[in-house]
Amino acid sequence: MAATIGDVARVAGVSRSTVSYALSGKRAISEETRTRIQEAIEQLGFTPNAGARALATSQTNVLGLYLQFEEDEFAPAMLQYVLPVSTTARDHGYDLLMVTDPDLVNAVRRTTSSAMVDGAVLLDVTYDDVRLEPLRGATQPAVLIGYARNGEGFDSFDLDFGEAARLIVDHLAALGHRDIVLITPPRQVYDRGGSYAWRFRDAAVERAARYGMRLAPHYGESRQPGIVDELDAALAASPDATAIVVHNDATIAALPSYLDKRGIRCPDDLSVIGVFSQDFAQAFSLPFTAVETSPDALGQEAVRRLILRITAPEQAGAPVVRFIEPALVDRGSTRAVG
Amino acid sequence: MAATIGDVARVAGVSRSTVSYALSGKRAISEETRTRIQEAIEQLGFTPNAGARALATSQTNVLGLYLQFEEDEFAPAMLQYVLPVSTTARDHGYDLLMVTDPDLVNAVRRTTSSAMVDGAVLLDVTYDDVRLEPLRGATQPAVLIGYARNGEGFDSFDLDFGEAARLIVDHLAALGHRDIVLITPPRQVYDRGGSYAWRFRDAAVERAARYGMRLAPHYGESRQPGIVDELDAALAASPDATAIVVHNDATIAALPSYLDKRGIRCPDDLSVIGVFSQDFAQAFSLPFTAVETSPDALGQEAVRRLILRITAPEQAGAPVVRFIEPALVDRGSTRAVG
DNA sequence: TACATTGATCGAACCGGTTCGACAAAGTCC
DNA sequence: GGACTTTGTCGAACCGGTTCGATCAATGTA
Repeated sequence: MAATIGDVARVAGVSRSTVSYALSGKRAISEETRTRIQEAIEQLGFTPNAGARALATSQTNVLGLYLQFEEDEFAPAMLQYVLPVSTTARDHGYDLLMVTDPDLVNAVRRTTSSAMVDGAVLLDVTYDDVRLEPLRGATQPAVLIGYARNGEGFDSFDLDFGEAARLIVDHLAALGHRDIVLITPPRQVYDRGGSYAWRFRDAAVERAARYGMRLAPHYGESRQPGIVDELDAALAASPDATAIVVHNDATIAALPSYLDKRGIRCPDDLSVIGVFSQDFAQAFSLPFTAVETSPDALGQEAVRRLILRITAPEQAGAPVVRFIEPALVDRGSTRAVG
Repeated sequence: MAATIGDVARVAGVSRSTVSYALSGKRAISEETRTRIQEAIEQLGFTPNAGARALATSQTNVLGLYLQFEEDEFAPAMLQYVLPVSTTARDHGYDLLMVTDPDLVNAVRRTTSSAMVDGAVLLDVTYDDVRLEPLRGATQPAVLIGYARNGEGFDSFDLDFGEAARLIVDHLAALGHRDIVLITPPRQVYDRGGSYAWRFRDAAVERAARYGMRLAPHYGESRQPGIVDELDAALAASPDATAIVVHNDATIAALPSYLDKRGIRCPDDLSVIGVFSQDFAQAFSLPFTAVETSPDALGQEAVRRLILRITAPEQAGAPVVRFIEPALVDRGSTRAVG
């Protein structure tokens, strides 16, 4: 049906290898035959068969993107990471195989050992990520967007959530807050071992203790009406709290409406500070001061490094664990107290 | 590096073809050799090479998912369609190649004519969709989630947006509303030819006219602060409106907080009715009556049909244009007036 | 003039699967 | 006991690319 390189060769009156070399430029081809080949290609609408090329070169120009859509995760948040990965990959000539199979280990094994992908991008990373085991046996490199304790040997890119927590606590301490509420990711995220959740909370607790502040962490919910109930409970449990720190996408998205409904003015009655990206803030009209999570930068850097490791492993050097520096974006939702 | 079928054959002491037949079951293999082969496979950790298999069978077991993330689209809304497509594909043994290249025509041509995919799923369909042209020349079947005027020859699955509009207008008319505001998708969606936008608005206008109702359509925005400004303007332009119909994901997501802020009580001061899915309602805590958009059903049906067309084209029969019946989910945000 | 060098091309082998036809051994039938 | 079918296996060809080594003419050099 579709034209093959043999068809092109016949029409152009040359051998198959000549067509191949004309296409790849790996050997000199005379100007004249090159144009004849080009004409034949256009006339036949020839496109190299991806399977055949993959077989011959052991390269697919496809990256695997491994993620899960968990019930308790806020899907729109995940999307922020998919986007930059997708566009960065494309910019480098790679397509993206999106793997959402709930059987994580099998999905990784299947796609890597069948050589469907040249490299793996892992989202939704946990402290003890089961996907790393099959990836160690794989011939393809992998990069984590997130951090895993068993991630030695892999490049990792993540926000420095510990530093993010310290930044926030410092900020509130400087404003005189002594009693603050922390809404964390849902309990299930901790149960799964979502490392960003632990790292943020532990650092926040530690830092607040150093200041002698009261900091009350509460698991947030990912769905209504749980979100509202949880907020009610958290605030009721800390009646004198002057600030709330929200490290939970679903909760922060619901917060403006919640505050309105409860008649809580921000920042007059309550200082609010979150952890989310500029894009997320725009999509959900969030007027809150926050630590920027920079999904674009993370996704882009991660994919760049992965592709470097695929194409020039000697240049890539030792695996890198990069925690990008968080920055506080002041949108005026916190104010001094006392 | 990785084990090949030849390695398995050698270890099991049989020929390559025997291994292949043992795997596919296409010819009888004695129980004894079958187990010997199975042992060899496990011992070597053999997985068939996807490229080689694709080359031999002209099948990749990969579906292409073609979508764009437009600035003016509300990304979380798009995700609702990606999810069911992904899981349905996986349930049938297909992986998903996510193609977000802004050069639509080229992306389709490249992935289909190189035989990377066995079929195509189109999202973000427009009235005159440029992707259909290259798909007509392709050997792979395609399915649209959405509706295109130039879509003859392809299976299409979409909500019946015309009927959705009529359902809504009828509902409001029955409650005695005579003056209503309609927030439509952003202007850019119309400019691109997003057919759902036209179909909904035209039907709404037509139906309202039949009742002699006043219906004032306004283009919604996809980002703040445009959303709020536009709502202000729309309501100011219809000071006597008793109901608002929102066919715009970004606007409806921002609406609860907007109403609170403006002190508008729903449904006492204003009846609200939207067009969104159950999932979306949950994710954004939307308390509004709405026409259900059923992205799960659409995605699932579309992928099922595509796979049928791939595996048993004779059974699939003539192309189908299926508009699924909308249903009104009453969440109590509308009430009788007059 | 003889000889190495370079440029352009070709043929063959190879990547790792699948599938067709052939064939030997065993089983069935009269 | 011979003819015929069935069962189980093998070898070879093929899918459509890439790449290595060889060939041969043209060019440069001693």
